[in-house]
Amino acid sequence: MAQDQDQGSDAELAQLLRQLVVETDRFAEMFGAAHGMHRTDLNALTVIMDAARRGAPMSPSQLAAALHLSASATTAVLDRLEAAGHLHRDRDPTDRRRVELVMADHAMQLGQRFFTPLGAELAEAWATLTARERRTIARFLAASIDATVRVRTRLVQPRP
Amino acid sequence: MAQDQDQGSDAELAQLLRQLVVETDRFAEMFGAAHGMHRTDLNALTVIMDAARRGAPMSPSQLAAALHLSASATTAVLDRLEAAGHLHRDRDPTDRRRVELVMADHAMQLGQRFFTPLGAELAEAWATLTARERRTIARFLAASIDATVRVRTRLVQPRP
DNA sequence: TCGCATATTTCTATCATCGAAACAAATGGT
DNA sequence: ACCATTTGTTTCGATGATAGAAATATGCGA
Repeated sequence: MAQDQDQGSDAELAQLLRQLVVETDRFAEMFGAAHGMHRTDLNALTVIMDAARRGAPMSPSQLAAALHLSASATTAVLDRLEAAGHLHRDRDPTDRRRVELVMADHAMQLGQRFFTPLGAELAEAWATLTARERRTIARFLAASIDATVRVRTRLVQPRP
Repeated sequence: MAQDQDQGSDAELAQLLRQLVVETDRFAEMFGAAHGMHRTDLNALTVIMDAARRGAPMSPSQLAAALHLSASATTAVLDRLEAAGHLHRDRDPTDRRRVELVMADHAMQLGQRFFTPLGAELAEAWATLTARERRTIARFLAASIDATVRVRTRLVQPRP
């Protein structure tokens, strides 16, 4: 059993996609464990880092929304990250209720260690792809992302 | 800033991949929440289901290894799943220490509800792909999986 | 049969998360 | 200018998933 559904069938692509997600998750999990962090902490760190890179530093409540976490759980995450020296909290001087999350160099270096080896290995794996193939793949990935978001949205709001 | 790194650059593909993983995770999380289950329970269910479909039913210890979970945590997962009516435990009559995990129809139906809508939406998103494009994508996904596994393995065993 | 290995469960402790309440600061109506 | 309300964050208390160690049960080899 294999030839009537192989060679790029929907089933095969879905199976590969699922495997890739599983492996990526496992990688993140092991990296976190190697650095004494949980998935949530790593997720938080990447979200905060992305925001900082976009020039839009985050507040705890924005982080809570991004991570689908309660406000109190977010405080706990930030306490852990701050204790580990990955970031510090700055009060916004114009609105002193707000806190701005500032990454420490520490965390930037950690991010490097996280993404660089994976990025290098992926780049090597993709080295033989032509420009045309890359466009096809990008289109595939974008379409898959959209499809996933659509299904999820429908799950939340089954009634129109 | 966008055209010198767009159009299928490594960076763009990596970014899309990361987004896809995030969205997939989020989907799984919301589906689980909608059915009163956690990520771990869902993961366990899919692993057990895959094994059953391969004709190789699992034992708790195999499940523990597959999920990177302690034996006791695995017992707890199985207790939850059994209480919810998703599976039952069968003692292996030849080696009565062993337990065989048997899926209930209940869980199969849940699996259907989980994968069918997503599968349908993905299939629609991929409907316009040619056979040649599908082969390219399958190759890309397989190469990416391998690369991720390689990096993870190296992380565990940095010394040769 | 006796001792050791294996499979699973039970027991106890820890820690991430949640919900509610507290606290602090800003905003708006009067 | 004052007080009520709203907003942002943290603290407190409780719940529950998970880990580690010990307990239980079974199989296997000397």
